[in-house]
Amino acid sequence: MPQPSAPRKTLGRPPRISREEVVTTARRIVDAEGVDRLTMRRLATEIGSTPMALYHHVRNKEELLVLLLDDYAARTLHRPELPAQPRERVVVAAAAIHEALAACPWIVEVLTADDLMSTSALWFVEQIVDGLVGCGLTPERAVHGYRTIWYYTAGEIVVRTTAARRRTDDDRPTYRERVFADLDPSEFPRLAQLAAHWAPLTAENTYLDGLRALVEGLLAAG
Amino acid sequence: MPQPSAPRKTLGRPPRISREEVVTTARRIVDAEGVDRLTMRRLATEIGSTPMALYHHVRNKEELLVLLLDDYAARTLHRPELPAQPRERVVVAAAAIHEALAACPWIVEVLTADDLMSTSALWFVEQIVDGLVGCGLTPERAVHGYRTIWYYTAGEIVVRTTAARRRTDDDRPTYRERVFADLDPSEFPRLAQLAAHWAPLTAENTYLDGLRALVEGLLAAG
DNA sequence: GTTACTTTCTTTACATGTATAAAAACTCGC
DNA sequence: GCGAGTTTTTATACATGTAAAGAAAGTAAC
Repeated sequence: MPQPSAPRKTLGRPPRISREEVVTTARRIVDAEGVDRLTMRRLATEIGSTPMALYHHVRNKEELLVLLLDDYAARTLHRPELPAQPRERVVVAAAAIHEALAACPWIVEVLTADDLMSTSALWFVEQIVDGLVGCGLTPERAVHGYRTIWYYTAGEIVVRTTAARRRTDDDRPTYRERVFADLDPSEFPRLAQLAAHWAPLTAENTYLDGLRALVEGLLAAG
Repeated sequence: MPQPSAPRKTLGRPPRISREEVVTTARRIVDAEGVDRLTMRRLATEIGSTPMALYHHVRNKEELLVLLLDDYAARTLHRPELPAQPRERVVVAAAAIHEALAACPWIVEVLTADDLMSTSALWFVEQIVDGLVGCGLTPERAVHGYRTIWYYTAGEIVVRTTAARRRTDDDRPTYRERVFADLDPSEFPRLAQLAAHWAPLTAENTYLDGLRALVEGLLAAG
C-alpha cells in the first residue's frame, strides 16, 4: 500500500527552482546565443536565482551539459526506418547517431563521456548490438563491436569539431601546415607527395566510408 | 651569404626566459605532481617570472600542453622494427602510437587536435599511409584510411581516459548504471540480456582487435 | 509554541586563464 | 647621448567554476 495515511509532505525548505527549469533555461540560452554564453551566473540570473543555488539541482556544469545533450537527443533523435538486413541496420543506426551529434557540435566536451548512454540513444545501441548479433557475432563480440563503432564515431566528431573550432578563433598557420612546410621528402616520401592534397583530403567527410569499412571488418573477424 | 658583416643583435628587450625553459619546467611539474598542478601561476613562480610573461613564449595554456605532448612524443616514441608486410606494418605502427598515447593520459585535452601531427609522430603516419598504399589503396584512399584509423585511436583514448577520470573523482553510480538499472527488457532485449556483462565487457581492452578489424575493412573496400 | 532536523538558497571567497595597459630594456639612426 | 621603435616583462583586472559556511524555510515530535 502506498501509505495513503501519511500524505507526507517533503521535508526541508521547499525548492524555488527545479532541475527541469535549470535545463530548460540553459537550453534557451544555448539555442539563442551559443554554448559559450552559457555560464552559471548568467543562467542563475536568467532563472532569478543565485549561481550556487543551481548546484543543488545539477552536480556541476559538466552534468548540466550532459543533461542538455540528453534533452537534445530526446527531441531530435527520432527512430528512423531501419533496413531489415542486420548489417545495414548497424550502419544506418550508427550513421543516425553520428548525424545527430555532428549537427550539435557544442557537446564535444560531453561526448567524451563513457558511452553514449542517453536514454534516447539506447534504442540505437540496441539496434547496433542486435544487428551485429544478427550477423553472426556472439553477444560479447557484439558489445565490443558496438564500442569500437562508438570510439570511431566519437573520435570523428571530437577531432573534427575541435579542429574546426581552432580554425575559427585563430587564423595563424596551423601546426600541421608548418609541419608539412618543412618536410624532408627523402625521409617522408608519401607525406611529401601528398602534402598539397592533405588539407582538402582531410576536409572531406568520409565518416560513412570508414563506418562501412569498420563494420565489414568487424563482421569478417567474428 | 649569412651577413657576417652585421652581427645584428636582436631588437627589443632581451628575453629572460625562453620557450624551452617554459616547456621544460612545465614538464617537471607535470612529471612530479600531475597535470592538474600545472597552472600558469605555478609555472611562472617556478620559473622565477610572472604568469603573463609566459604568454610571450606560448600562445596559451593549450599550446603549452601541445608542446608538452610533442616533447613527450619526442622522448618516448621510438621507431620500432616494423613488419615487412604492409598490412601488418599499418597495424603495428598504429598500435605503437596508441600505446604511447595511452600511457600518457593527461594529454586528452590536446589529443583532440586536428591530426596527430607532432613531428615525432610523422614517421608513423608515413608508415601507415605507405603501408596502406602498399596494400593496394590509392594515395587518396590511404589518407582517408589513415584518418579513419586516427579517429578510432583518438576516440578510444579520449573516451576511455575521461571515463576513468570520472570514475576516480566520483563514486556515485554512473549514469550508465542508472540507465541499465531501469531498462525495459521487452523494448531492449539485447541490452537487458547483456546488462550484467556490460561493465566488464567495456572494461576489456580491445583496441587491437578493433584496429585489425578496421584495417581489414579498409583494405577490403579499396 | 519550542526544539530538532532537513533541505534549499545566499553570501563570501578563492583559484584559474588571460585581456589590457603600462613599464622596462634593449638597438638603431642620428 | 637622444628619440624612435621593438620586444619582453610586470601590474592590474576580469570572468568563470565552484568550495565553504551559514541563513532561510519548511516538517515532525513534544
